Formats: sequence, C-alpha cells, structure tokens
Amino acid sequence: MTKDMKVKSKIWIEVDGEPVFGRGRRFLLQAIDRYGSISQAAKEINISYRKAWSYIKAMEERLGIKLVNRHTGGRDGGGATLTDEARKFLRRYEMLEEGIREIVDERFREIFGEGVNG
Amino acid sequence: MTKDMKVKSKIWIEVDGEPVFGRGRRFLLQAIDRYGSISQAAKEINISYRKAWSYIKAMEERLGIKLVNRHTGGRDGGGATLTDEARKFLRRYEMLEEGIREIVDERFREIFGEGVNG
DNA sequence: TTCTCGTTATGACAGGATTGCATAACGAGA
DNA sequence: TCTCGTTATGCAATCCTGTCATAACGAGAA
Repeated sequence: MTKDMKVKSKIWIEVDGEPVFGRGRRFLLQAIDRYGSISQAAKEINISYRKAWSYIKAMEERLGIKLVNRHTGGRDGGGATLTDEARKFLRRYEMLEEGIREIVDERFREIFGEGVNG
Repeated sequence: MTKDMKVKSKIWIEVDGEPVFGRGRRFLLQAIDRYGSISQAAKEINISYRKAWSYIKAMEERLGIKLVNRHTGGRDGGGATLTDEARKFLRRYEMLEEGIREIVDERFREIFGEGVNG
C-alpha cells in the first residue's frame, strides 16, 4: 500500500544552542519591511503581535545586533522599520535557504518515489 | 562582533500532514536493532520508555506497516526486534539524510563564514 | 492645554502538548 | 509457583505557546 508521504525540511540558525532565525522570522522581517509596522506585519503572517514582539526581542538579544527601529506615539501611533543590518542579514539568509528545499525534494523522489514498500 | 552562529537542518517525513519519521525516530529504531529491546534502546538514546513506545505506535499507525516485533514475558522479560520492512525503511531514510547536512553546512560557511557583520 | 488614535511594550493567564510516574500483564525458566 | 525484566498504558504533573488585557507613548487636531 502506498501512503501519501511527503518530506519536509527546515533550516534555522542558532546562537549558543538557541534558535535565532528561521523561515517564520524571515517572513516577519520581510513583512515589517513592507508595512513599516510590527503590528501590521504580525497580522499579515497570522501570528499575534505578542509573538512577533518576542521573536524580535530574542533575535536582537541573541544576535547582538539591532534589527528593528521602533517608535511609539504620534498621530499614526508609531511604527517600525528594518535596520540596514537586518536587511543585510535577511539577504544572506534568503541565499542560504534558496535551493535547499529543492535538493531535499529531489532526493526524496529518487529514494521514496515508489512509496513505502517500493 | 562575531557570534558563534551555527546552521541547523532537519528533515522529516510526514503522512497526512503528521510527522512520522525523523532523526530521533531513526536513532530509536537503530538502537532497538542493536539491543533487541525497546527499553534498552530508550535508555541508550535518553528518552523515556513511554516516549519510545508512543513513537513506535504512531509510526506504525501512520505508515501502515509493522516496524517492531515485540514479545513480553519469558526469563529475560521479553524483547523487540525490527521487522524487515523497518530495516528497509531505515536504510532508505539514511540515504535521504546523507549528504543533506553537508550541503547545508557548506552553503552556510560560504555565506556567513565571516560572521554576522561580515 | 487636552484629547485622540494606532502603535509599541509587557505581565498574567489558559489551554494544549509533552513528559514522566505508577502499575498491570506477560511468560520462559528456575 | 515464583522471579524477573520487558512490554503496555492510564493518569497526573509539568512545561510551552498562544491569547488577552492593559499601560505607555507622542505627534497632531481641536
């Protein structure tokens, strides 16, 4: 019998054994860049503001670099933008991720292509 | 400043969107093969018997194949051995995993080799 | 000056998932 | 019949994760 098997892959970056950056955080930073707001970005990628905030805090602490410039108050309530360091980091991470999934998928098809019992 | 960053990668197999097999379960099956006992295997890889048992149950249910032959009782209390299907599956998974990590590590070194700010 | 508004910033709590403890069942050999 | 180490499983406790509520903020409008 052949089940509907799929291979999944994931890469992330750790500092001192603690996860610091992965696909989710990448989406978050990208969304902040687009919207200029943590709150809007969180809504966009379907996580709570609380969680987005925790992510950013942890990333900045562990990487030791400032990723997001925030300001509160003002007519529009405030906002947030990416620092240059964040953009640079993001670009590199995108390069790292690129292609990995394709490699994994291809390998999986080669080996498990015919199902569990093939 | 250069932090001690590491890239981590993980691959696993899903059936119907539920995780079925990954590195931990691979270690478990390999240990069962070595020791002829779920209990010993669990001890070896530092998980509780309870957890090992849950893993096996879930794997068998989701993959739809029997992975472990168990027998209870007897002078030595019982034991467990891998089925041929389990060995075959294991071999394939090892092939799948092999090399992936190297590819990821190499890519990481190329891109982040000089540290966060490099 | 005072008020408004949407955002950032956190603490507190709830619900779910995970882990681990306790205990039963088992059966070959002494 | 008794022992022993293993498989098997319910259940309680613990740990995470996500959610809710609420404060602080400050530029511009009134």
